Amino acid sequence: MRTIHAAKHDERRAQILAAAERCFARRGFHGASIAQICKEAKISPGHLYHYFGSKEEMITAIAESGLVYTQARVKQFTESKTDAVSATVSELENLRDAQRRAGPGVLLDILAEAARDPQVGGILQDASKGMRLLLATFFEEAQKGGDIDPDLDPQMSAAIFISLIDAGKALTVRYPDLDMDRFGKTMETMLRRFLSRQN
Amino acid sequence: MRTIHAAKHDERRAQILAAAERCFARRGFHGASIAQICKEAKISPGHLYHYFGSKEEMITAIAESGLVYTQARVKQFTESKTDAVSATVSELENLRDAQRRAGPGVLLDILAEAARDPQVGGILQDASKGMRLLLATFFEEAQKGGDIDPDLDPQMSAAIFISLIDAGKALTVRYPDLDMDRFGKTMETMLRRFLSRQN
Amino acid sequence: MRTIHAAKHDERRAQILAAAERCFARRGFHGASIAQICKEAKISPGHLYHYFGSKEEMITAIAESGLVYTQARVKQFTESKTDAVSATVSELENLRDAQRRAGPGVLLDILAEAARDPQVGGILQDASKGMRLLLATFFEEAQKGGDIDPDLDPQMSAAIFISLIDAGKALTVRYPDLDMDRFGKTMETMLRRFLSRQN
Amino acid sequence: MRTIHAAKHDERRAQILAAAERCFARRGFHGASIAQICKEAKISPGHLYHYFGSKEEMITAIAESGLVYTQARVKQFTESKTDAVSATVSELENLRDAQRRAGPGVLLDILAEAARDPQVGGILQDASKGMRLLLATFFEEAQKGGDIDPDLDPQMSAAIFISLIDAGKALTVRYPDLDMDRFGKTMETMLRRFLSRQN
DNA sequence: GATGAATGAGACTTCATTCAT
DNA sequence: CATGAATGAAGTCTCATTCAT
Repeated sequence: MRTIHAAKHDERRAQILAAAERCFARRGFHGASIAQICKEAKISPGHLYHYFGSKEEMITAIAESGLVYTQARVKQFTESKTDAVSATVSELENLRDAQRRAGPGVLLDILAEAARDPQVGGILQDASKGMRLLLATFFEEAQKGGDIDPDLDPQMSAAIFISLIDAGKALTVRYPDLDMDRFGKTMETMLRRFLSRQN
Repeated sequence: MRTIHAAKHDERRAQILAAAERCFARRGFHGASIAQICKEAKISPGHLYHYFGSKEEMITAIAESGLVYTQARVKQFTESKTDAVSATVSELENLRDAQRRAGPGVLLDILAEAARDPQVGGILQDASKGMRLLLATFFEEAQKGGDIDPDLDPQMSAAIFISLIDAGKALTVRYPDLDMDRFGKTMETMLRRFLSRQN
Repeated sequence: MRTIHAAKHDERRAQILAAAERCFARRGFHGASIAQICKEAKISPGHLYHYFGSKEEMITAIAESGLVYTQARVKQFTESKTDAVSATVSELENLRDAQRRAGPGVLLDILAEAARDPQVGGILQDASKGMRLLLATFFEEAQKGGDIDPDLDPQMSAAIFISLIDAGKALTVRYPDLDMDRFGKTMETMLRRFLSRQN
Repeated sequence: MRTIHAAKHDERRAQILAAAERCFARRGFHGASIAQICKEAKISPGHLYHYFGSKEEMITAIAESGLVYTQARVKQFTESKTDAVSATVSELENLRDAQRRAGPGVLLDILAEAARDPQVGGILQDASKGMRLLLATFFEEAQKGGDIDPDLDPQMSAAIFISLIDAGKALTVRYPDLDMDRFGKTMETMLRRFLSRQN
């Protein structure tokens, strides 16, 4: 019984968070108001504060959930059985499709906010550290397996890869009409040349 | 006489803009208030509105000037006499130093804002288009000169390069303690392998 | 339950509107400030905007209610069973008393505002059209009944009558010390001669 | 020399006043701003305060000049050589044309403002008193000459006539599409019957 | 759990007016 | 005479948050 209540609570909380994320994506963290979120989530302001103690708390929750999502994708990517470079390419495909579906979303806002809000900054940095660990390990394994160049610095390569995800978001803002297929091919070229064992 | 007035006006306007940029970098476009900007610029709110018709106008002015600055750096880079890859590397050095001096600045906020505000979006896209043109031309020349791989798609390579600038900004937020020297070396490796003529 | 809420809401709204009308009568639509209205209505500015979306909305609401009140009086007047001229005279008495009780009120402000604000203009014109219809019908009936001159143009006579209401308002401003009894007598003379069947 | 200066000064002052009147007609006394008036008069705010000590001073000056204009028309009307009733009718024609040319103008604003601002109120009341004197004398003369009914109260008849001018302004706001010719005929009827010697 | 009334500080902006040149 | 820089209070309205029901 207690559990059922808690589950319902969590579900509602997630719904609110999803509504908030839509608002934040539309207007930014400071541009979106509690009132708008309430309307989007079909909830009263008084009630919303039963689920979140403050707007800041919603922002950090969204930062966390957004980053968890990316982290999950990266994790999945690092567990793929294909060779490293091909996995990278397919991840780029996924990224491209996700962009098309979800619009720019909230990642750029998280990055901007993380640069000034230590709370959000901490969350982002923890998630980033985790992702880098995953990727660096993945690269090291691939180096041992001979898939990618053993001379590369795995830590730094991982950092580059992660920042390329961010850059992908920025790219759709800079060039909304970019031919993503052509771009994907060139990006693939870069990554293949970068990672491949040199001879 | 007219000129002296106009010059003073422009100078004051630039001072206010600089103050506003500091505030925006600290708090974000929507987090920073006119009152804070006024205090930073040592000006009264009434007077500020003699120079800018609205806060939005200040934001777009800052977006423009910030992008002009980056564009100027790219232009300088494309005019360098050294070979393409070396120029790229030195540009990365500059970027790293600029980051260290100026903090994260306002670029991430521009990117986030451009995704929702069509005005800012237009400014960003125009500037991006200009930069891509510069870079693509630069790459084409370098391809003719034999410095870089003639099989590369210059348009897309230029887009990737611009992405790397954004990626650099994101990186400093994700990994504030990153060893930039090690990172620079790996980035240099990636670019050399990407651009070099294949054999 | 729903009804009780809505009723309380409407009641509070009406209270605020009454307070606003007092302020507007004292200072004019643009001279009265939201802060003054809030003080008069004993309400916080934030809360006031739960009841009215803007100051403009309050102005139009007051224009409507003020005109509805006058319209109701005219309606009552046109339904009176006495002969037309006597009804007119008694209406003038009422008007005179209402002036004395309520001060100049807000009608002159509505007229002035209606000349520039299309929203208020529309409200005034709709109400005026309605009143003219009532009066013209009343006059036509009285013409058929032989009470007033059948040669008169009922539409235009109605317009004149409405003008006389406005004229009354203006008069109290121009001549605050006017002997209203003497004035009433002369006005009565004018109306009797105007409306009476000629022989 | 002194005189020439003073004349220029007065002329400029009148120009500014005319510009202010246009602004006030468009936006109302409190809705129009000094900045707008400055733009309309092509003058700087600093300079405007060489001609008028405050906005209030401009309002009273406009009230005065506007009323002087009406007063002059009334004076001219009372000096006409035709019989009283015909003079009244022609005045109504003039009024109608003036309305059409100048729009609603500023009279309704003066009336509304006079109801609360004692300064404007005083000006209006003085002017009204003067006009009433003119008209009452005119009526008395006409009564002696047998043109109009000697039983009428000249003071009150004058008051009625003056308030009909105000009502005319209001009428164009209430009924912008009113057939003025038909209205004029009915008004003429009313005045003729009112003023004519009864038998 | 759920509502929406209520707050008051603070948001952006405009105001009438003064001052230095 | 003339400008426009400069002020700071006050304008309307929105905000995140709390409270009574």
